[in-house]
Amino acid sequence: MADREAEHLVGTRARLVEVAGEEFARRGFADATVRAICERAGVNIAAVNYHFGDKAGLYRACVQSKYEKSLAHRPPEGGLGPERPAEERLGVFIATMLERMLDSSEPAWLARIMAREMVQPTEVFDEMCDHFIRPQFAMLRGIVAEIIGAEAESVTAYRAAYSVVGQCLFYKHCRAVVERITPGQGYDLAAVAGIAEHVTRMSLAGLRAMREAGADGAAGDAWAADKARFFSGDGRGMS
Amino acid sequence: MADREAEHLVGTRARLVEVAGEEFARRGFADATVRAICERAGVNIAAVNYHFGDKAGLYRACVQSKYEKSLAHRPPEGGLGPERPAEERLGVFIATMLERMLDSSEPAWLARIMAREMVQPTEVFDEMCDHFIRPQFAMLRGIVAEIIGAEAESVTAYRAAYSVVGQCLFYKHCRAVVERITPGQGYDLAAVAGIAEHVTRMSLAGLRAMREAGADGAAGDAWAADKARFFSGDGRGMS
Amino acid sequence: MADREAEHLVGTRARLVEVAGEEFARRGFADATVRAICERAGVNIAAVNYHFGDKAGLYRACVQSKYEKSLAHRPPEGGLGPERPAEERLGVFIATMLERMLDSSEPAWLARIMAREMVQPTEVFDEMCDHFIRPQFAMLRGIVAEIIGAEAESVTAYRAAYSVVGQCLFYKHCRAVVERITPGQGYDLAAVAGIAEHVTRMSLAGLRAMREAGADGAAGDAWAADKARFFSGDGRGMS
Amino acid sequence: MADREAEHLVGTRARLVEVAGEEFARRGFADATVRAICERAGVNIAAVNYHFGDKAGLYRACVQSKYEKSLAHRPPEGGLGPERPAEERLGVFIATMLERMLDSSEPAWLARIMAREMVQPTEVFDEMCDHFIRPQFAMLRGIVAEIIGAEAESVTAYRAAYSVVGQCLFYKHCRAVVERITPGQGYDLAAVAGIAEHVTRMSLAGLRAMREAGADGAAGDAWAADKARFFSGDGRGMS
DNA sequence: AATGAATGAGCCTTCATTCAT
DNA sequence: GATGAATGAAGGCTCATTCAT
Repeated sequence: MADREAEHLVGTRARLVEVAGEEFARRGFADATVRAICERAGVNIAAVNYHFGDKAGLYRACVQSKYEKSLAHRPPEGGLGPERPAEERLGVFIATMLERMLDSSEPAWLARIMAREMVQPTEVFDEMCDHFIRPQFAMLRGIVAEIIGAEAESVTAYRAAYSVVGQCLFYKHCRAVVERITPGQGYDLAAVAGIAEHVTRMSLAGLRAMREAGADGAAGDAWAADKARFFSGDGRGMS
Repeated sequence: MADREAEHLVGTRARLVEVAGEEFARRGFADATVRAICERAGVNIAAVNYHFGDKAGLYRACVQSKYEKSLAHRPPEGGLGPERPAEERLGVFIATMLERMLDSSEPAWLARIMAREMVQPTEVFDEMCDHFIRPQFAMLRGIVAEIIGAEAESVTAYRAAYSVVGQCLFYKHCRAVVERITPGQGYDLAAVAGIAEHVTRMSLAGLRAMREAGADGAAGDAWAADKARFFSGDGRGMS
Repeated sequence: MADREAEHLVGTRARLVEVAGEEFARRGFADATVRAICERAGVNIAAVNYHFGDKAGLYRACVQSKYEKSLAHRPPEGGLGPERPAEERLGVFIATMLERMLDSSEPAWLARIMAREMVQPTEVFDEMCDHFIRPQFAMLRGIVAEIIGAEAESVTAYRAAYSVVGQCLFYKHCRAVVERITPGQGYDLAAVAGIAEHVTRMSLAGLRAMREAGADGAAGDAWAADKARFFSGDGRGMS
Repeated sequence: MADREAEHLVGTRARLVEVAGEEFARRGFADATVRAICERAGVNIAAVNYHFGDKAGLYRACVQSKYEKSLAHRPPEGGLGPERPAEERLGVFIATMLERMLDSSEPAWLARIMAREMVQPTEVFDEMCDHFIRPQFAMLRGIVAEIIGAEAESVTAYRAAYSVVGQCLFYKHCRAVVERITPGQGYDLAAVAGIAEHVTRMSLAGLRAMREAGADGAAGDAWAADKARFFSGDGRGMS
């Protein structure tokens, strides 16, 4: 175990990525300093330039080298094949997502970095979207569309997927709020499981209700206009 | 005289607060510079320290002087008294919340600042929670508890409220993702209304299903342990 | 006297320009350090940024604020009106130029900076050419053209002017050589006067010979082609 | 074997010298970076210290290994023996000098490096003077002394030689000025020949006039004092 | 003979802050 | 109440150099 860690952490490069990731997650890109990272990693400050070009390069390397690991370690479908019922796949998807974000036994700073990227995207965010977020989102959209009985590309499917993800993300993004409203609560394995069960129940009920209501069609004129706008994008809105 | 100045944003202090708010929202506390703020406000750079002590004082003043206005302008219940059915009040609450966050006709930077505070809370966040978030959250919890038929202080009520808010917040916090997954879509009034309708439908269905399932009770042993942990707070979890 | 100096050297700005000019002249732009300049000037290192934006701004300010003084202090014609004979005006021009470059009683670093700009021009060099060099050169060309009896825009006039300036500049640019070939010789007032007399004698003889030879015309075919090339600029040549 | 390598520029050492010379000529000693040189030469960055000790050693090797070649390739007298008339030998000397400096068909960076050494001499400059400049200068002084009819060690001979060299050097050192005053003009073979003809004519006329005037003698008291100072060196003058 | 990794000194710049006026 | 000038700390980055291999 220690050996495996040693394998990962020998060499300036690896140590730098490890420490920098934590530092970027805790302080953000602007507030994290190259000096502090190098000191904590026990390497010379010029190593950043040598191995990564500059601070941004180190940041990029942090994100890229880790989010693949996160996916590999916890595949979104949790090993479930597409032949399983959509309801079951939804439950696994939600549980996996929450575990990846909240479980403290795993380097959780990738999720924190992503939360920061949401608020203030940098150049790496596009890549994160393409390689990490979009595929998972497409998978989720397929699941919810199947439950609703709608097209995967329908407005309803998009928004339903957003609703599922939004419920999960709340615990990550608004952790500070949760800690203040129900103070002292940590996110251990059991707590995460409880959250997963709640979100799954809530979402399934909502999705089933949508199927009965007939998805887009039954919503009347407002929905039709809504749909047109959704996919065309008129560019209006707040800056 | 002083009142008139404050209202019209003439005077160093008021101009500073106005410009700084926008700048903090756009760049974040660390990246916003005192110099840029003072230049845009047309005041001397020493004015910040004179009026607010330091940069953090200016930030504090920005947040405090504005979030009350936001609440006053759009009360969460939208003027609906407690005698109206909970379902209706929920719809109004959701719509109001989304409008406050997404509508471009209102200085939206308070919401952006709050999103940043979520990721990296500063000292003002506690106050924001106490005066701004917690009361609204209590109100929402009351509404959902009524729909579910549970106690307002039950785990289920808390989590259900989180689920409602999470669905709304997603459009704010993950705006960058939404823009990349469905590019070109803006948040005009109609779009916000559409989102509100969706979130309300989805939430109502979920809440009603919870009532039928019997809330906490039916969930068995796992839920009981979950509840105990929820309110005790064992302190474990990630730092 | 000390008062006059005090007038010039009070204030961070003035002290900075003074010291920086000397430092840039001695070490060159790249080798001169902002730290050393500020230390010698007794000001904080951030003063450069405040007053001049950056190191290049300080350099620009040094050059611009001084070459006008140099011209004002020693006008190229030395006060001689155009009604005086061209031969006399040539002698004054040469003497003034040499004094400006070599006399040690005057801040000579402008000439050193210019010598560096010749070898490796920076962005300020264009301005130096336009405001400082080109006008003087045009004046000299007028003088020599009058002596030769040719057009001021003729190839011969250009090259004759180059020859005059080249003889003077040698003592500046190749000072290191002169010091090694005839070591120990300084450039005091008498030495400069001697040089001026020599250059004037040599140049006058050369120019008069050109008049007798009939300037461009008598030089045959080679000169005609030469002239065409001179003013057209075929762009060939070494990089 | 080693000879073949040196001739063909294979081998780390030779490639390094070649590339470094160009880089030093283009950017100057301070601005040229070891890293860039090694990259362009395709060798490891540590090779500089291994083969030359340090950056200065590489620079020294560049200059020393090349200026002998330049002389060998274009002997200053152009093969003319001392039996030819001094006027002819002067013309050949001037033409050869200009070609060596300006002709683009020859690696011109030695001249650029020398121009830099003039402005800011390093330790190699003394050697360049002794082996390269002084002998040529002595030869030129002999030629002009013969034309003037004075001693080769007379003040007049020195200054006359300076005047000849100064006229040539102008085109090299002040290339940047020439390019701005008569833009577009390149230094191809024909242009260089034209310049050589001009400088020769101008110089010859000046020198002949000096002979007629009786050189030093006729200049009166001022010249006597001048001469004393010239060879004694009072040490005064700018630092 | 040669290499890739690592080092430490030092540079320019930026920032929030304070000082006299 | 307000200003322009000045400060000091710190940040990112670059460079020549050296260390093991």
